[in-house]
Amino acid sequence: MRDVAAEAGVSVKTVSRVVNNERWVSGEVTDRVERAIRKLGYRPDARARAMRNSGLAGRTLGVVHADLANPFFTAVHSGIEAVAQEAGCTILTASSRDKTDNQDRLIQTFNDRRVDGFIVVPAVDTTYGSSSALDEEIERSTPIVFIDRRYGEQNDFVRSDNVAGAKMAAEHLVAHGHQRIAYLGDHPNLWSAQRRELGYVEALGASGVDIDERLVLTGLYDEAAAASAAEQLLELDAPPTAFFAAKNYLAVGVVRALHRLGKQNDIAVVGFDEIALADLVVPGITTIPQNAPALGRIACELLLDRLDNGRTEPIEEVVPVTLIRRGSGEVAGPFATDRP
Amino acid sequence: MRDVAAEAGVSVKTVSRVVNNERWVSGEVTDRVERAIRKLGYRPDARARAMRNSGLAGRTLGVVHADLANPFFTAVHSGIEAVAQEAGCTILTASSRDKTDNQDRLIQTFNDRRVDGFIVVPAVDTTYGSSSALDEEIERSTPIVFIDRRYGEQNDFVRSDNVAGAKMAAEHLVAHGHQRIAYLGDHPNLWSAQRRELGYVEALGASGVDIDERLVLTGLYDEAAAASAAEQLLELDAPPTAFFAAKNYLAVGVVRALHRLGKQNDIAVVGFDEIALADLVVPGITTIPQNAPALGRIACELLLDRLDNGRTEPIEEVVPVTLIRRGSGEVAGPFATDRP
DNA sequence: AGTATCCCTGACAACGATGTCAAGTGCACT
DNA sequence: AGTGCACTTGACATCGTTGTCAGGGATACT
Repeated sequence: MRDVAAEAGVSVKTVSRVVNNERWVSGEVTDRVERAIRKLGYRPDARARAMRNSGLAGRTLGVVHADLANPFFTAVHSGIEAVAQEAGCTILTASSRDKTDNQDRLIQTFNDRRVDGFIVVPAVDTTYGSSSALDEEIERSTPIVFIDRRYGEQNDFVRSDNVAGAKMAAEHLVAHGHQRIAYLGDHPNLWSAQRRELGYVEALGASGVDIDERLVLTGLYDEAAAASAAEQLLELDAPPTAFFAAKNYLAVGVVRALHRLGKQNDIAVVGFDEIALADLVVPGITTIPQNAPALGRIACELLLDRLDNGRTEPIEEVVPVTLIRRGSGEVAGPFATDRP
Repeated sequence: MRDVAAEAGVSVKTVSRVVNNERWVSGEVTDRVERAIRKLGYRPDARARAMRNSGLAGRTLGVVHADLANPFFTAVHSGIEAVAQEAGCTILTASSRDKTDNQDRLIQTFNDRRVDGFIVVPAVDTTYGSSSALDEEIERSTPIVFIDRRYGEQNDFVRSDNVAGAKMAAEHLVAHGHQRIAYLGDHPNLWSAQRRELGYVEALGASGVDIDERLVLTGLYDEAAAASAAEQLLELDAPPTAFFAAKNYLAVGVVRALHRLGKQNDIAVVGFDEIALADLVVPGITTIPQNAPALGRIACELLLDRLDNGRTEPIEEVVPVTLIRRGSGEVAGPFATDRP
């Protein structure tokens, strides 16, 4: 910047004025400075810039995902990125791999970089117990938006309609003649998992179907866990005739188990979340996809709203879900009527 | 920091010394300062820190992906992230969505943030033509590592063994009795796509199989393009009996087309890249997965090597690939012998 | 002529940290 | 007592930028 000033024969402050399009700079000087800038290939240092005025220079947002390897979160991220790029924000992204330790360290790191706000999908073990780092940020009222998993009651929160989605799944299976419907869920303390289980319970209750506790398994994290859980359930004296798998990986695990056992056409499956190639498997996998990009987009918009408009009262946004029939959810159960 | 100094009754410089574990600070003062730091919850500003000494404070790396929505790049990213976190680096990530414009803007943005180095998967239209932003970085010898797509000859470059992988695919299909093997490829100017086509051509040549130019289609970017290309090829008078799809999305498109036509058990398919649920489709999709996390890991290590050890001569790292049989690649062709 | 107003510019301090240098303690050695 | 060395601390300049304020020239008003 000094070099530019020297080249143009003006002071550094004037260069700053030209760069920032401030008023009251004569056209001739502006020209000289702009020529000098181009000649020397000068670009302002966003860090130094941000040190003085925390607003005008592009904002920086910190995004902490639970697990970026999961395509659901990748899709969420694309929504965030779209809005952030549109608004000229830089985003720092990282994945906690569902460990509160990692998550808290990342928040610290982002804080050292003085991000203007956070978008967080709390790690699975953060949703019970708690995170000192998150508590601290909330305490000092850093703008922060949560996605998918609730953290506290007074914070911005963007989520899918988990209860409604789970109800749709359970009702769909009941309508296709199933009464013994197994529920496979993620960690029981995970907020979204609780909501899905609640939807399952409510829907079955409303349909007058008794719930067999032995068919409700939670604490399942990955494909392998879901697959072996499914296999065990199918060995019961009164095995389930249908599965509701409340997360993408779990549905894949169930389907894989059914294929191993050759029962994919006898047992029904509905999975929460979208699954790639779900339509190519035979039978196709019936799913309840979330509108993941919308979750990300809305979260980013809420954050920018806090940042730009100084909003402080918390907002909760709910995105609807729908069920997509592909075959696995339409396998007829023992109580099926002709036309479900 | 000033507050901490006041609280501890020392100068700011002494606080700095404590924070940085410099020698020659008395134990008593260290204690006082550390207590003050904890009491006030002080954390040093990484940006201000980086302004003076470009090294000691955590480095910042800029990662520009071509398309983060593609699971291949997501997997690459997890490798980068693992190494970067290990080394205490922060990474700025963004996706160019395969547009040079976006890519160049991102590089500018990262530059404004004064990142210490770049990891780049050049946008597809950067690999011909060129990118002024990339050229400029190379010109001023910014540390930079390319992944998957070559950019220039004198830069670090990490890639899979595309030629060998494509040869494996073609030879595998020939060994299963196929002679009319279609090649579906990405943009013809994309480096990795060229290499895969080369492998295909060489393998067929070595096997004494004539190449029918009508079976070689390139410039296909997504599933839909590959699906309709496959359908058109199958309407030829002499249709292909096998497909080599040189990218994950293209293989999915072909498989989808075959399923629509009910020919999935008659026409063989081998796909480059891994595909989720490839084993659950019937027949399973034979693929040549890349070791994506390794690509990311190595790239990040190379970058850190440039940064820490000041290496300047370019290194090219090649990661091997293997073929995984799942069924679709083993569909017998018209010239099949008993035991391929 | 005096002065109020607009317009343009630059000197200087600040942001939050570290590098440099000099000064101040002790202590052991000549 | 004087010198040298090891240790400990702080004042100050610096990184690259912007906010504040003051100053100067032109123009238009009393």
